Amino acid sequence: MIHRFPVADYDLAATLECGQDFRWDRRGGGWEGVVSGRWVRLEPVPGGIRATALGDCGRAPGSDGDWEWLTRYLRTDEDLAAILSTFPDDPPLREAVAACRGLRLVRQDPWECLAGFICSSTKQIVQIRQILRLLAARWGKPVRAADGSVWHALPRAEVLAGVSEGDLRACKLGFRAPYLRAAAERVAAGHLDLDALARRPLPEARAALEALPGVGRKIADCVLLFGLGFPAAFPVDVWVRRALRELYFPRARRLTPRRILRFSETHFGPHAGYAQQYLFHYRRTRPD
DNA sequence: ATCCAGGACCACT
DNA sequence: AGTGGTCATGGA
Repeated sequence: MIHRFPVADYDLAATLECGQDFRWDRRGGGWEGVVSGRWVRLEPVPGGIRATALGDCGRAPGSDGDWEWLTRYLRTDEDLAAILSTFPDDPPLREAVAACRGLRLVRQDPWECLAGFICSSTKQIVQIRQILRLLAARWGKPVRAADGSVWHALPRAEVLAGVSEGDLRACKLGFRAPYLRAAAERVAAGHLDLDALARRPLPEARAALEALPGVGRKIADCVLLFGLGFPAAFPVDVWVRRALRELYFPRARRLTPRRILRFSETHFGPHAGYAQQYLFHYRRTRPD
């Protein structure tokens, strides 16, 4: 089952490898992964993206099929130029946008996003990917790919809620193991309804996420931005802090967390999260 | 070896 | 409010 998404200004490589979703594998000229429980391969083609999936993507025989699940993930219907036009017109952002043209945000499954970023604290991206691979291989639902190989979805909260902390530690989670387990328990028990959070005001949704052990402002904002669709969420990690310091406060003697926070909330506009991802990717892919 | 990684949390100031 | 130590683990 193949579908072509006509979309301009969409850099698949930057989008899938910029550290927002840790679950894509580069194979040849494309990327393969599991979205909404389906294996899918994405390839850049002139004027858009070609997607190959398997199984019942089509509702009616002979139709183009229902690819809404992938449209939602890729956000191909989003007007990138309109978003970029809301950015403040300053040299750092102009430079970052020019360097990362076509970088997009995707919309991840909220639970997968939360689980992924709980695993992310003080880990390098390669290690986060390894942790998630181990979790998926051990407890995730198997998914068949076009070549017959078996992939694995990330395990749902209901599954991880029944896994012991020791077994999680065996997947190299370290001190994050009890955090992931606690989050899985609360989501599985219905005490935390992630989908419902997407319809709440930003501060309320953020507070609900921060109530989870092991989830502070940064991880909460990652989930708000990458999983729940809050465009103003602005995760500040070491790379973004570095970028802000170097690009906006080059000669500040000391930059307090409070000041960084206030700047991030006031300077970047309604799509601050998008600006954040450009700054993050720009700073991270550029050697010192 | 030493430092650091898409942090959070706790104990002190 | 701001700083420092601690928590696992492995890459560079």
